[in-house]
Amino acid sequence: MAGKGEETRERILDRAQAMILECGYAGVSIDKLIQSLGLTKGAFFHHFRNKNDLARSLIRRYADQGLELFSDNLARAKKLTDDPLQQFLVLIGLYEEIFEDLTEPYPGCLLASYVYELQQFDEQTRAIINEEFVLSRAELSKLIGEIMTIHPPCRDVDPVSLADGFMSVFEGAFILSKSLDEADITIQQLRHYKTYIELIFTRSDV
Amino acid sequence: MAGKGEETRERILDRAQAMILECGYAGVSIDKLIQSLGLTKGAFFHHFRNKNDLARSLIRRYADQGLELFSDNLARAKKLTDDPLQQFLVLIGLYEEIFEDLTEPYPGCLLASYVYELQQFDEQTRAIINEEFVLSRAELSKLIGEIMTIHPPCRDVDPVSLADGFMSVFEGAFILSKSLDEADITIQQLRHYKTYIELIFTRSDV
DNA sequence: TAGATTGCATACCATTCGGTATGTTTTTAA
DNA sequence: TTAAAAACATACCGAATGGTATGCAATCTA
Repeated sequence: MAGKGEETRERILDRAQAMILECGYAGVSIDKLIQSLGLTKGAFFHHFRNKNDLARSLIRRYADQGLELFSDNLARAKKLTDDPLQQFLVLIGLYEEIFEDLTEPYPGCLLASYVYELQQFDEQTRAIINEEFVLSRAELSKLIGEIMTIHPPCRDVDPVSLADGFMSVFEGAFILSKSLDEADITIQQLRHYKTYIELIFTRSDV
Repeated sequence: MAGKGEETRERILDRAQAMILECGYAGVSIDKLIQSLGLTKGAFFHHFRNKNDLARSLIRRYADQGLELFSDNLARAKKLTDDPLQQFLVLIGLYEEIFEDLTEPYPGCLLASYVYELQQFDEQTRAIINEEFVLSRAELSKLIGEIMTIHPPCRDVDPVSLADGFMSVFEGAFILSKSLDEADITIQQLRHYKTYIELIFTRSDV
């Protein structure tokens, strides 16, 4: 069984994440958080030592979910085709699917939210953020490296910056999507990225 | 003459922007801000009605500077060549130049910082953010539209999402740059975007 | 040069903040 | 069934917060 305590803890994390993506970490007080959940301080401090503990648990969960989603999508892509290039294109398509059904803008990336108030967090929390990007970059650039050995790119590109480009698409699109209040920006930018990958690796002239 | 008051006001704005990009708007208290400047509350509240007034003045200044930089760069590009495609490529190159000399990561985009705590700000402040993206998008998509009439793209792309892509590159790259503490990510992503534009508009096959 | 305005400092205030101490109820396990 | 541990609630605290009221010296203006 999940346990009622664990359920409450998850409820706190969910609500905290939603509120942080709208008001920022420093902008979400523990009072406001628990009030919006109908809880009290006793409940909060039973599940978290302090506010920084909440921040760390939250970004840990978000980073783990992100890496898990990536692994799942990559595994699915690898089952569908053997060619690394097609694997990557399928992988991008799988991410597109996630954002296809959204009618409202994606609430945002918690990592990005933290990055824009980095000094609010302790070293451990900052390390989690860094780690997530480093791991994603490593896995992605490895795949792109495989692509390059089979499909010579028509321009001189390095796999690491191309991997960064994939993550950058999300981060950039989320910000535009939030400020312009348009849900489909993320998909459009993902499609552009996919087109770019295609153009780079499917023609060896120019 | 600039006036001593206006000079102090600018000092406050400069320091506030730097601190907000590191701690977020809610994370920067007026006390910390004025203390880091060696000023007092009297000084702050002489120049700003309240904290929200600071926020509005700050984003107004940042947005104006951004649009001005864009206009300047576009004007320079238009003087250098008559072809809209080349104008855009030169424009991107001019932005590259700005980030070429940076040894540390760009401190970040104030608009993005605000976007991740949007609910902290009043309607007027949020409107400025929206306006900046809308205006940039309009100017850019207009130029890209001109490109498309002369250079038929090899893929079916729309100018608005391509314009969004340009802004998105900055926003995404800044986040990666800050979290990974690497200064050259922005340039690399700008180069990728430029390559994408080249590939889209210089090949009419596939 | 008198008066008014600007530019800033000092002192203070009500509220909110993160956090603690101490309960009380509910659930779990022997 | 009962003890204990978990899951919450209540009440409180010092510090930090945004903001105000007031004072005063410098500067500008008539």
